[in-house]
Amino acid sequence: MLHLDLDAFFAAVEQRDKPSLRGRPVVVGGVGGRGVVATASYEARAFGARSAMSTAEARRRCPSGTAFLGGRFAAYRATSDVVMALLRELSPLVEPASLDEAYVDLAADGAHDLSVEGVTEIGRRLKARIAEATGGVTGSVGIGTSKLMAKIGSDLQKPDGLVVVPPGAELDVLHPLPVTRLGGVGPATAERLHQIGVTTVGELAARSLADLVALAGKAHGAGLHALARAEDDRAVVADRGVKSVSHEETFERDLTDLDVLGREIDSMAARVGERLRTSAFSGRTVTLKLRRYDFTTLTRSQTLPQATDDSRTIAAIARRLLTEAGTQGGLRLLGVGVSGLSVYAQGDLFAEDLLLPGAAEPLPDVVSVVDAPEEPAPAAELPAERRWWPGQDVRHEELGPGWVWGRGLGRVTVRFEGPLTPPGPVRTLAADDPLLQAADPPDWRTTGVLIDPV
DNA sequence: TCTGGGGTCCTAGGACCC
DNA sequence: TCTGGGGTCCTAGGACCC
Repeated sequence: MLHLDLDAFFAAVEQRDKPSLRGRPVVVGGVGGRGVVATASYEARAFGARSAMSTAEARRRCPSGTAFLGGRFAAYRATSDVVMALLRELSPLVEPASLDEAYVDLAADGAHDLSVEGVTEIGRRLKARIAEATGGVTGSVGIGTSKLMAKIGSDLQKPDGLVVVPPGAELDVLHPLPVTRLGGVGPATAERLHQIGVTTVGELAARSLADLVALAGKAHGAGLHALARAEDDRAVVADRGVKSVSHEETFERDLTDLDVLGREIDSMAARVGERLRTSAFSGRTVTLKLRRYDFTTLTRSQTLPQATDDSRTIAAIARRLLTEAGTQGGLRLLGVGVSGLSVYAQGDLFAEDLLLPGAAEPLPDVVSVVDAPEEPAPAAELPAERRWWPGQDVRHEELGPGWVWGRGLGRVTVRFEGPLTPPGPVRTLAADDPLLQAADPPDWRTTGVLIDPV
């Protein structure tokens, strides 16, 4: 089993595409007042910035000149796709765990020499190919006899690591580690284990199955009991089906007004419905998530008699659930989700229906019971400077491609450079400059500036 | 300037059915 | 006339992962 974990992935893609940020601290995540860090580059980690930390805290810790960027998920996706394709050349059994992580079953097709020397060479070549194909993004590789050991291995020598755990060495590697290194042991479980005197995997392995089930529940307890003994027969599953589709948003300020919140629901439902339709899914259960001013979080859901992918239906149900839940004290977050998914099935009996416009129209008996608005409201028109966000790809008709460094006071600051250029110059422009446009991510294999801005 | 956004899995109680 | 047992579905919440 091989596990790959790309190093500080989002930040690495930013440093690849933005030459002026190479070697400098970069933090990717929410850039608003309530944002949190998704990824900190190793330079930023040296100052104490960490994933899941509030961006405000990361700003306090990092020196001025640190780049705080919103995410460019299309760019991360494109690079991730390149890496996953390389993994699929190794084996048909590849399980992406996220954009930057995947498991590979090297034994799937008998094509590899699985000796320690053999898999070490596979890991070495893979890392080199990834760096070459991605324009320098590095990854850490772990290889072992199970998913557990492969994942543990990839974590042991970050960044740019390669660790092979030979068969038979599992417990020697595992038992000295803190229990928090096991997948599934988060803060709550770690605290409970600590209270019974368990901090290392070795100490966990000394506990009985009955003790662990009493502590963590049936499934989780049995899982801990097995993992502590390096007993792990989990298979690599190449295609885990999607179970739900959702969209949520934390507001810059708590919101109370039902009309305002209703429009937020409409736009979130529109996104969810669109994603369902493009993936040809529909779902029966609509869930509204809300987080109050005091961070208490709750969900309310309703299951329909038939599956829907219609934004107005989703919105109408979510709006009613919100009315029932109330907005007292203000809400900091709303989310809209659909689960209980099935492949859209209305056309099954008459397959040609799928080709007809309107085949995916909402089911009349569902729509009739709800107070559906005509159209989900489009996002409100933003003031000029709000169109820009730090890290965003842009193109200026005269100055060429670049990216947004900052914004404010009706102006936007852009650095004009691309993945293949030297660090480029900075210009401050009017936020409503008609020559400045949002752009697609640059291609790291081909993109420089087309017009010399100097 | 406390605490994102996308998910998965598990548990538990009540309704309901046979 | 002292009240089963198993199974499924729905709802809600919580832990966890990246």
